[in-house]
Amino acid sequence: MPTTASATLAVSTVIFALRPGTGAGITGAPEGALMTLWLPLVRRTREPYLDSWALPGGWLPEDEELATAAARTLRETTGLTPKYLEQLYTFGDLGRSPEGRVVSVVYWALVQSDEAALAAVGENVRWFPADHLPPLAFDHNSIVDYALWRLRTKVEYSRIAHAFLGETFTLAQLREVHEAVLQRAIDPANFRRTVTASGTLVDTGESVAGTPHRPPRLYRYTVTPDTVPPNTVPPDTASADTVPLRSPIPEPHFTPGAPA
Amino acid sequence: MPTTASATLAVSTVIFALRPGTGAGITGAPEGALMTLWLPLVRRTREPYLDSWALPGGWLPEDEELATAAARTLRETTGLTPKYLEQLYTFGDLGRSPEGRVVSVVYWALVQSDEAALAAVGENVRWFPADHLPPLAFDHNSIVDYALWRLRTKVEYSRIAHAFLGETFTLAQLREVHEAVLQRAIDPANFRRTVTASGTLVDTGESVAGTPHRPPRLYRYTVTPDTVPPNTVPPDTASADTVPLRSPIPEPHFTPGAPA
DNA sequence: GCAAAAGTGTTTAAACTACACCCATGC
DNA sequence: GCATGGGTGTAGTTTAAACACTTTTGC
Repeated sequence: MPTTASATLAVSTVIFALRPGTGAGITGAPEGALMTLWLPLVRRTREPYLDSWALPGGWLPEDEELATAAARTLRETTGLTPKYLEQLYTFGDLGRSPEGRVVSVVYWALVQSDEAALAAVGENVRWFPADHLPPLAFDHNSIVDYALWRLRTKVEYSRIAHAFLGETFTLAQLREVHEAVLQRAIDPANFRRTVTASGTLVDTGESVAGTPHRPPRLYRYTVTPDTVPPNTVPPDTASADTVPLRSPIPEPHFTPGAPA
Repeated sequence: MPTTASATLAVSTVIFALRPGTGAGITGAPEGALMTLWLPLVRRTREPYLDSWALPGGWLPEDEELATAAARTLRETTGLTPKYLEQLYTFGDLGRSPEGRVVSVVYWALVQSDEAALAAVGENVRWFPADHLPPLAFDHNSIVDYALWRLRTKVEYSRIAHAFLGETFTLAQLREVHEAVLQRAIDPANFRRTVTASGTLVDTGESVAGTPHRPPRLYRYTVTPDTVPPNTVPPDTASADTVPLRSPIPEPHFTPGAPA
C-alpha cells in the first residue's frame, strides 16, 4: 500500500432514456420530434455546488465493485435500473473539485423508455433534454457531452439501441430509436436491410394488430453468439449488446474540458 | 469528502514500441518478420507477486494529474518518454490485488522505435514481444490484451502509427508500421492511395538517397486541422494523432478477466 | 376504395481489392 | 542492363445510399 496520501475515489453515471420530445420550455428543442434523449440529474444538497444539478453518483466503498457502485447510486437516487451499463472514462484533473482531489470513474447507462416514465421525480431529481442542459456542477457538462458522443457513435456499430426497447419490437420502433439518438431521418428500406443482414435479429412470427395500416412483425434479438473473442473486451462491454452490427469498429475522439 | 474508507488509486501504463522482430528464444515468434510489437515490463521488488513481471506504474500522488503520473512512472522505471499517451480503462475489481482494494487507472503509450532501442534495460526491466508474454502480476495479462486490441483497431482509423516514427518518413516506413501492428501484409499501391487521400500527409519534396533502387519521397503529417469538434473528445485523445484517417469511427469490445 | 405504414426491388455511386505495369536508382 | 522497391493505372467486387414500387391492414 502507498506511503503518501492518494485521491478520493467517486463513481458517477450518465443515464440516458428516450422520452416524448416535447420541448417543454426548452429553447431550441425540436417541437415536433417524436422521441428525444433525456437524462435524470440530482440536485446537490451539499457544498461545493450546493443546489446545482449534477450526475447521480457517490463515493466508492472499499468493498464494492465499480459497476455495482454505479448501479447502486443510480438506483438510490433516481430509482432506475439500467438495462445497459458501461464504463465511460475516468476523470481526475486536479481542479475538478474545489474541495480536495477527487477522481471519478464515470459510467454511462441506458434505461428502457417505459421504466423512465415511472422514474422517481421530485424536488431533487429532474429529467432534462440531453442536448439542452443548464450549467452543471463540477465538469459534468463535459462528461455528458462525451457520453452523448459515445452513445451516438456506438449505436451505429453495436446493438445497444436494444436497451431502450422491450424484449420484442418492430423494426419501426428500432428505427425510431436510431433516429432519435442520431437526430436524423433514416431510410426505412435501407435500415431494414442493414439490420436484418447483420444476423442479430430473429423474426418472432408474431405481428402487432390494431394499427391503421399493415401490421408490422415483431422481432427479437439473437442470444449472445459468443463470436466475440474471449479476453478481448472490457468488463462491462462484453455483453450481447455489444455484438457488432456492421463490422467490428474502433474508438474515436472526444475531449471534455473542465473538472469535477 | 467521504465518511467511509475508499480504495487506493494507482496508475499503470502499457507501453508499445516496434523493434526488429527476432523471435529470440520466444517460441511462436515470427522469425523472419521485420518488425514486431514489444513492450517493457518491470520486475516486482515487493509482495505481492514478488519477482513477477508487471506493468510499470505506481501510486497516484494527490497533487499530480493522472496522465502526468503515468508519464512519470514510465520515465522513472524505463527511461522512456512516450510520443503518444491515452487513457485505456480503469480496472477496479475487488479481487485484483491480494492485499487490499486497488483501483488502477491504466494508460497506454507509444514510443518511437529509435528511442526504444536506447531504453534502459537491466535486471529489473526487460522487453517482451507483446504477443508472447509470460504470466504477469495481477490482471496485467488481460490489460495488455485489451491495450493490444485497442492499438490494432485504432491504427486503422486514426494516425497514431505516426507515434512510432520520426518527423518525416517514407510511405514504406508508415506501411511497415501498419503491417507490424496488424500482422498482415498491406498492398503498397492501395495503402498509398488511402493514406494520401486522407489529406493528413504532406510531401516534403525531399527524398531518401542511397537506396539500391528508386529513392522514396519523405512525408510529414499535416498540423492539427482542428476539424474535430471542440468539447467532443476525451482529454488525452484530443491530439493531432487522433484525426480520423478514413472516417470517424466508434468503439468496439474487449473483456479482460483477472484482477491486479 | 383510400390512406398509411410495412416491406421489396432496382439503380447509382462510392469504396475497397487485386493486380498489371511503368519509373528511377545502385550496382 | 538488370534487379529492386517506388509509384501509377485500371478492372472487378462489395457496400451503401436513393427512390420507385408493391402489399396489407383499418376505416
